[in-house]
Amino acid sequence: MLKRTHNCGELRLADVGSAVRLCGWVRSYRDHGGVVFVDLRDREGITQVVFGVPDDDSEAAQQQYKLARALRHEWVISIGGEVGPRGEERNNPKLATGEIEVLCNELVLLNRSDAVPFEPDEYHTTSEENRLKYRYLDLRRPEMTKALRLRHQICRVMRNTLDEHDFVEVETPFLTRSTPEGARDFLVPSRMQFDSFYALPQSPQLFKQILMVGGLDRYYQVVRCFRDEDLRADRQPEFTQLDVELSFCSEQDVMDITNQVLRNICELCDKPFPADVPVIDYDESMRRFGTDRPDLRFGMELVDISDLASQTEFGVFNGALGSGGVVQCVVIPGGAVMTRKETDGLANWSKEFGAKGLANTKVAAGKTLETGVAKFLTPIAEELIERTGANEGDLICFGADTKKIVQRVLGELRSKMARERDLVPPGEFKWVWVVDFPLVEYNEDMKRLDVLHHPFTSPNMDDWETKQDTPTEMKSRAYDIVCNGMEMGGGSIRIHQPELQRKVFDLLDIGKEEAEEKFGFLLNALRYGAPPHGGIALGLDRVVMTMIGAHSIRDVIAFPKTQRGSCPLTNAPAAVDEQQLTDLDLKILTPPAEKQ
RNA sequence: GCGGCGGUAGCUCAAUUGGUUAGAGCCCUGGACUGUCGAUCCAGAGGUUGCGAGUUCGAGUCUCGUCCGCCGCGCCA
Repeated sequence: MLKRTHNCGELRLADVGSAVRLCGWVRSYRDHGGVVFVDLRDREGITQVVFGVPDDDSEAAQQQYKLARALRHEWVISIGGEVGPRGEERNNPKLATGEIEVLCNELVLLNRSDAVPFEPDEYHTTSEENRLKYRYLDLRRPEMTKALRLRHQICRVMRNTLDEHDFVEVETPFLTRSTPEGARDFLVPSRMQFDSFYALPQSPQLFKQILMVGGLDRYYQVVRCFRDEDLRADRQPEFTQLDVELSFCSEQDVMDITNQVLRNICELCDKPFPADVPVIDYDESMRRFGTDRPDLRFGMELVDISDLASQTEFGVFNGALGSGGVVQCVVIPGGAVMTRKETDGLANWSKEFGAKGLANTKVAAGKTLETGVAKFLTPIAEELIERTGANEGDLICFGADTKKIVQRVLGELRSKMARERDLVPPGEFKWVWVVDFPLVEYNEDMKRLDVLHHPFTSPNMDDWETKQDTPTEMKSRAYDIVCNGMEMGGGSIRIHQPELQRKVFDLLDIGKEEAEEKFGFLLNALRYGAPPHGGIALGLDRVVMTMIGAHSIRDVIAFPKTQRGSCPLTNAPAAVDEQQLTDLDLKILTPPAEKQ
């Protein structure tokens, strides 16, 4: 194998005259009969290679030119030749190497390629399914190569930053035990103990806490996590976290080190990162944005008008208020241009989030309201416009329901409208910490309290001591880092005293026996001198997505799964041999035909 | 589990109200061409319209079912 002297992205005018050897894939070819051009691609770029009619009549030279004319898309070749200038009128400004070309004097065919289902260049697109099925072709696209290489660099920055702060990377088990609550576990049957199962970790949460008890002091890990839940554009069944845990720390210590990691990542990616990341508490975020992951790139905040609404004769408003609900609104700048069909569509869309509908009105000239529910709003029109700051040409959308539903719907509406109506300033990155989450919330369906973060999160101790009778008012010591409306990570100060942990389990109605059975090992560990500790986990996939502006998490993962959790490349998941089932003492109960 | 959108040549798409032999570009094959750069020109090959029923004289088109993909809801402590 003849060694490359250069890659396909680095030759410049200064190299003219050099003898070089390049290897790569035929991205395109242009056969003019007497001269053949090949654009040769590797991960670094594209270089034009020129094959001219050979001067000598030797068999070898003729054969080589014949081969050059036979080259097709994605064939793999090695070429030797001399770098030549293209000359001003022949430069290709689209290529970094566009001022030179390599005049080939030796061509070696390393491999042929079948006709490709799609050409991996910027001009051709194909279905998501095809991209995954032929992922090796898709990965040759510069965009994908770039994404994976940036992901690598981001990982390196994470490791370097934490290494500089004396963190130790420790691996934790993938084969572990199933723990209750949280997401559904992926199970792995045990052969040696045929009636038992391992579970793949949803996160290394318990192990990293035990590492703190073990005196590691500062731990991190770039680690795969597994959750068997349905997929979304930003969710895969296996995803990667930067998992971090520190001993003897406060919230501020965790936030400081996280900010440092993110700052270095943003510097790498040439994106801004603020000297001071804003911090808002959960209640404020819910009140102003209707969500715990606010997008601060635009305004359109929620405005409560319950007091004004009660002065109207509008049944929808009064009905909501009468049953203890609220009336709030969001102003959509320029939204008055929306048609009746479009606003009806919004009302229908709002039902996905539990709303009964979405009243609206338009702000017309002279600060008057028109269309929609305008006729009900006459008595409050002036003050409504004043309070919301709405302008002529805006659309005001109202939510009237329980506070929870109204915040949810208007929060979603705010994001949707900003996105769809181009109200998001391009190129902005708005980071924000959301803190003081409630410790628990009441689960209406199950008639019990559920944790917001996880059951090892420390309560705010003042609240814990004073609000035992109203647990939903207690705050926890949890925090989330959010960028542009996407949750990038979250963590908390943990409980390090076994007595408190036990009491929190009690609050969650996790019985003594169950706690002992499922979390006994953690409770035991806490009894042997567990230091105060806390940490965070950042979603690597989402950080990379944000940095490159990807719309799908699949675009930053080399081999992702489809929405139904299958892999078109390998056809996983797949049936296994009968013998494998026998070894595990497993039996498929539903015959394949009935599953459909 | 539910809702929305989609599935026609290897790829991207078209096909009037349900009406003749389902077309075009790219790719591929053969040919022409000494400066292209998403080369161009000529010719050719290439189809179970995702799959299965139904309605009809006639279905790519209408109906039902089903599979797959994408987006969302539920779910994701």
